[in-house]
Amino acid sequence: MKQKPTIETVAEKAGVAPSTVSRYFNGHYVSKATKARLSEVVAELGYSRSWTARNLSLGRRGCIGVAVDSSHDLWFTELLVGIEEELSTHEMTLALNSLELSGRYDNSGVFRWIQERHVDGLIIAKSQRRERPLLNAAMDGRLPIVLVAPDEAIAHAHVVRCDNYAAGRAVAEHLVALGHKKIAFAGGPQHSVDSKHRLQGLRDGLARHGISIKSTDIFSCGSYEAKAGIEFAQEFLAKPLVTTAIVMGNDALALGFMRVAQQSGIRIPGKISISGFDNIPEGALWWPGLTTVAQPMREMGRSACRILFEVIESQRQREQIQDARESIQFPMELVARESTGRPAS
Amino acid sequence: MKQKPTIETVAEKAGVAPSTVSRYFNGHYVSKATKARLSEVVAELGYSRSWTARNLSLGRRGCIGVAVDSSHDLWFTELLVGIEEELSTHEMTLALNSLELSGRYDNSGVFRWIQERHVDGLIIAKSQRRERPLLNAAMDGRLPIVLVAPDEAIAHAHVVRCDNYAAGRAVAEHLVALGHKKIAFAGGPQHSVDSKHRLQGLRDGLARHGISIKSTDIFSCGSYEAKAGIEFAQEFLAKPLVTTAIVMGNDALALGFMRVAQQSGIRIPGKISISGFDNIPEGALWWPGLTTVAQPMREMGRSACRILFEVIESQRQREQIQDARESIQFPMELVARESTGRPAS
DNA sequence: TTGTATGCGTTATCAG
DNA sequence: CTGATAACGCATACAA
Repeated sequence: MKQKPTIETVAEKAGVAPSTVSRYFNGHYVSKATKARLSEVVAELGYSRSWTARNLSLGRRGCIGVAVDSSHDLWFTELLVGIEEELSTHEMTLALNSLELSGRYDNSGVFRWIQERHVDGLIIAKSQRRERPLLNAAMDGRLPIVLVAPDEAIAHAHVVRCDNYAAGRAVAEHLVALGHKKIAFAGGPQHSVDSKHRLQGLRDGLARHGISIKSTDIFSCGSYEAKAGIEFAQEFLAKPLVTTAIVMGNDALALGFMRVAQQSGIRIPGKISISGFDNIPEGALWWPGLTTVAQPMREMGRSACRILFEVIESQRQREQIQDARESIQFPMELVARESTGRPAS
Repeated sequence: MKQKPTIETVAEKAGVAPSTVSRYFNGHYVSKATKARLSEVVAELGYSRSWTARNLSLGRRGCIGVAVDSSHDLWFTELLVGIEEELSTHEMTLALNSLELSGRYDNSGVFRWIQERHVDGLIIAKSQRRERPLLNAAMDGRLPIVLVAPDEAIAHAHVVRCDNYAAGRAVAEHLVALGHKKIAFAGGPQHSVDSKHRLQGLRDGLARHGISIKSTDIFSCGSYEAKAGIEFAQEFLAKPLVTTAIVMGNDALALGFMRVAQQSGIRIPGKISISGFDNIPEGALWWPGLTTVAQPMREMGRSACRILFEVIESQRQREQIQDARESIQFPMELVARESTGRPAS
């Protein structure tokens, strides 16, 4: 039918030059009169600028990428919301890419994003060791990148993380206050830095009260997924209980554990108290509600997005390398629910 | 440092014209010799085409949009995976936009997508009545659009949906087989077409066995969220139980109901059997596991994506309006778990 | 304050 | 099979 109007169409109809229209849209100097005239014409034509042309001209993509371990992760929806909230301010699109699609890990998609500079910047959630190649590629390509809650020690990268150590201590205080003395811990993957810090915080917190965790009461589930929590619980609960509370490496594991406990008719928290980390929405829905330490995931998403924009901007400004890596740490907050209680005396 | 190589850089270094390089990349006729030469140069330079320029030239956006009610919906992750899987085949980016960000409904983002033709096509998940303006805008702008599991009657639109009626009947058969005779139903929003169909299927299925649901045993929770299920359950369970089974409008509602039941010490399924619809992952994790009817969400995502591409393609080909609206319906499959059992005699 | 000219990196339409 | 050349729609430096 009628072709989509271009900046030229508008210019003609308003009797000005295309560049004036451009200036109008970019908020540059335009006389009040023509400004009014243009606003009229634009409304009349229903004109809007072409993102593609704009991006080409500006030498950017107008799009940031978010790579997430697996959309299955109950964790990431909140993060996404935070990112979207922040994004809605800027003129940027959110492009999504899962690292683990049909059960198999495949980073080739994100890899191409980096190499083809398909995005102006990248946010990687919960990066692990296996994401290293991606980080390196981004560094090489000087693609701005922000890591959210990386589960490994990262230097030279912008990072938004939580204070896992403090979180561990918070759990310690909570359990001690309830009267627990024999406590177990079951972390995620063997080399998870998060689990390590959480455990360390837990131990230090307990130590202040003269309580220690026996090394035989420390386990790792091999992954952070609920399934791993189930498998662990099946083994753990088959043996006689020697602890009155167990701290799981994250909420998914804790829910898996709770499921098995309930299935086995083990009362929670009567027989054993359970706690997790993260505060995924499901924890509040279950009965008993899962005691956990909340990560402000939405805030973290916003923050990550904001930092990413800063980096992108600063890179545009001066062509020099930006080496002042920013690292921001959020506090975690204990959320006490019904899955923890006084131990049976 | 070194500027990003353009198609011209490659052409120069290979001693050919830019257009030849373009042809090379698009798989058009290029002599074997120059083909080899180019492949060499490209590898050497690490060249890759600019998406932005490409899209501008092709007159497309290279990006499809996915609008989802709320990323909180436990439903949509699977859908997303399906879409991503299909997308990875084509050279398209997935742009995300939540209709409900900070608790408030706000379709302005997607609206702009449509009006500015920010995307080449749109997938809307679980559209309700309130999405009507979006649909109309898309129609007006002739923007290809596919609806996934819309909760209202939609004509003149491409739709991927489930057979909710059959799902209701499947539940009926299941409950009857277990020996239930007194059954309640609690749907989602008042005007939900999904709930209506599910209920109708349930009733017809039961009728075949001479069982009917009393109108006083039919409720609606006002929404499809777990919270609504909780509130409903609190009222429902406060009264003496006259039914041995309750069919909830979806899984989220069912889980909310189960939570309250467990909290109140009501045995499931001993005292009451519970079932839902959708088969969200959480249903399998809970104990007792939630009996439900599975929607093949991933498949639906793939399908929606495929259809969308077809429409986009056919629209490019001939400039005429494409009015043969495609509607594809997937079967739902009963997943029997522990939340349903024989009624106490 | 506004108009002119040029560039952004590809693709497509022609000739050759 | 290949090489010029003109779009694609906008932004910006420069001149007026």
